[in-house]
Amino acid sequence: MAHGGKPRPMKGIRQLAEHLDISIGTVSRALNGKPDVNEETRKRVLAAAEQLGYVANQSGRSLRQGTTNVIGLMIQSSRETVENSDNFFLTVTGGLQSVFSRHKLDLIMLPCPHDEDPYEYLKRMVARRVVDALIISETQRVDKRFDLLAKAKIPFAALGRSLSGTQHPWADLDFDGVVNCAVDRLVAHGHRRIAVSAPSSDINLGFVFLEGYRRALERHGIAYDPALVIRAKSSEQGGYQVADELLSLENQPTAVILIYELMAIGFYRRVMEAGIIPGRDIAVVSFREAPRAKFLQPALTCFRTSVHDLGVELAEILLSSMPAYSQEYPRKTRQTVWPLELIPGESDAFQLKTAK
Amino acid sequence: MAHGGKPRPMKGIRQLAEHLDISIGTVSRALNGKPDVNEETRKRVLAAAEQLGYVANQSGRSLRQGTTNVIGLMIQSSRETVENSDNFFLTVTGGLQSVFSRHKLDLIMLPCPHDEDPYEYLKRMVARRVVDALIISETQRVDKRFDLLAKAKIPFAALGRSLSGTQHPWADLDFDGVVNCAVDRLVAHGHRRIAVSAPSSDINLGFVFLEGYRRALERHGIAYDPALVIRAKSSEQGGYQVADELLSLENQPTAVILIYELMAIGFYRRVMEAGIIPGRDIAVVSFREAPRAKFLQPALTCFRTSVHDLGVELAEILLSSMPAYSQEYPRKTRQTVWPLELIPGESDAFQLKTAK
DNA sequence: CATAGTATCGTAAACGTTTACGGAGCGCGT
DNA sequence: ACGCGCTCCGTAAACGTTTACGATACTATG
Repeated sequence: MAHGGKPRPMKGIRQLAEHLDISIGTVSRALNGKPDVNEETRKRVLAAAEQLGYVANQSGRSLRQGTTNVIGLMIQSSRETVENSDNFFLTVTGGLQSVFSRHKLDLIMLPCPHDEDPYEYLKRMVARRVVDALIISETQRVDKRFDLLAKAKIPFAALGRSLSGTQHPWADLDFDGVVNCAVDRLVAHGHRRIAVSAPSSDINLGFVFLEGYRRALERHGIAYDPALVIRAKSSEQGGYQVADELLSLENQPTAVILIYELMAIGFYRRVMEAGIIPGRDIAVVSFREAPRAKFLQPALTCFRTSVHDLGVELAEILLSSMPAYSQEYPRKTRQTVWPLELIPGESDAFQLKTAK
Repeated sequence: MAHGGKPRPMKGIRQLAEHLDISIGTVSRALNGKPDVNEETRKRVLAAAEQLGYVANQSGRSLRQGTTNVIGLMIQSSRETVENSDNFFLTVTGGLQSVFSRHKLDLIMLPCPHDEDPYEYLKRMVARRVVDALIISETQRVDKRFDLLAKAKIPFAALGRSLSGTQHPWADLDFDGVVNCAVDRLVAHGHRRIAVSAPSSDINLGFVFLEGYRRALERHGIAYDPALVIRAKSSEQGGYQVADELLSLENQPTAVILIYELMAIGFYRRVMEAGIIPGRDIAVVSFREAPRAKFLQPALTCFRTSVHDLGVELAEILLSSMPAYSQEYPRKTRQTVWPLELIPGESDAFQLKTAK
């Protein structure tokens, strides 16, 4: 195009309309795919918009139609979380986006500052009306945020199950099934004294995990021994500490289930300092398979899942609860327990000699 | 307060004004701390706003004053990035927020979808005017985004240095200084054949790193051997691959510098499979100390820095380039090379026998 | 030809906020 | 009494967009 039209930064839809000698309303309809506009003029409008680099001002649009086309993912970057969350959030974000982008929805991450109360932060974000819907993560055993969002009538889903009475959409990893599988496998290898590392049971994950552990033991007729349940952070340091405490026990376990794969690094280090070889003298099983698991020595047996696909699921759950999209994502149930798959390693690949 | 005023969700500033029998303009001024309003009425307004839970609608405000009070941190969650970034971004986010929150600025993270061109994504975000300023990360050797942001006249800073001609604010880890320090240390321990893992030199980091490596060798009068430079991903898998390629060399190195701490896990595994013990037969030094480094076996020697404080620095750099804040953050230079500190481990704690 | 229907477009009113402008009241000095 | 400055507040116009409504021209139908 040799004539006129320098592609300078557009000011607004008004300039675009003037440039086309079309009314501002028609331009808007053309851009938004409304039916009552000539296909011919629509083409012209789209071409001009592309050429002049016009993109609708989000504030104006949101103000008018009360919607932002943005979905927020709130994360609490607490100190502990930061150390553990690893790339979990970034990966799940990819899954979320792969769904949202089909509907021209943008995802933004809302990191709650360390020094701000998550509840207050969320309240602020909701009141500002900067997102159409929300995904909240790291749900607590009792979490005021559920009520807040329900009262504000803003659609939301949780990454992490809820055990409270309120019924809202969530998706979560199947820690219950996984701990069952782990115990079964260890018992089949001859183990009877199986230790676990557990996070705080304030958080839903911890509660579910411990309950599953209890029931699994019960199923095999193994007595529950509180001494074998070690509270520790889900970090390398935490794994080191777990090993440390277990080593100080009189009646030591022959197997351990770690709740987070990073812990294995510290655990390995500590027991090997005591001359105990994982995968020979003690069995180790863990969750949340990460690329590093198979490079540890011995390779760590753990449970894999596609965190990306979990994000996809969560996105669909959320959309199914939003009026504007619910008919596209019909659902019977809005709570999903996400399965994991066992990846055998070397860390538990031995049969316990039933000497004792 | 026993009478009236049910704390229902506010509709807007108009309702708040009616409830107070004050004009809407005065209410706005009171809330925004404008000078020409009676201290008495300001108190009343603030109290009522608090009680009724009024928070200004962001869209309306942005539309009027052309500013959003939001700063965006764009991250590219490419496949490779996700695997490597670890909690880097979340940690730096904490540092950014600790500064921004003092100015009532909110930080949101803008994750560019895998399947979208980062340039196009950024263009979209800029055009939508949803942020006042931007921080971009993972800058490429040549990165069109600089020009885009400059032309759009939107303040920005980069997490990662720029080697292009344009002068814009950035902060970056001192990979140059760090590789020098690593080489010095290894040479002092008697090493002459020092291998490195290098990322692609498209990315600035890779380029800086390799240049530093070259100069350090030169300073010690050691010839540069291309065979000792292994391109690999910054992951466990990449570390494994580095070891694999080095083992196949005729003239094997006695030391290796890994660019990312995760790689050590795969590296350890591979060399130990060949009967080579890190910290005894080969020295290993790495960057980006993570909590796991000291739990590896042997504990990894690597370089630590406070990523949080890097975020603080970057935030101040950005604010200093924003007209509204620049007098609060006066600066001579807007480019910062962020230092790292050596944390000695066991992985290079031996003196090379100069037999050969 | 008259009428109804359809396709396309222009007009103007919202959305919630900020802010320039002016006005009212008051004190004070001349 | 008058004017001036100051403090405080109300009015109304913007910001950029969407959309309900009506207007116009044209087509089909009687």
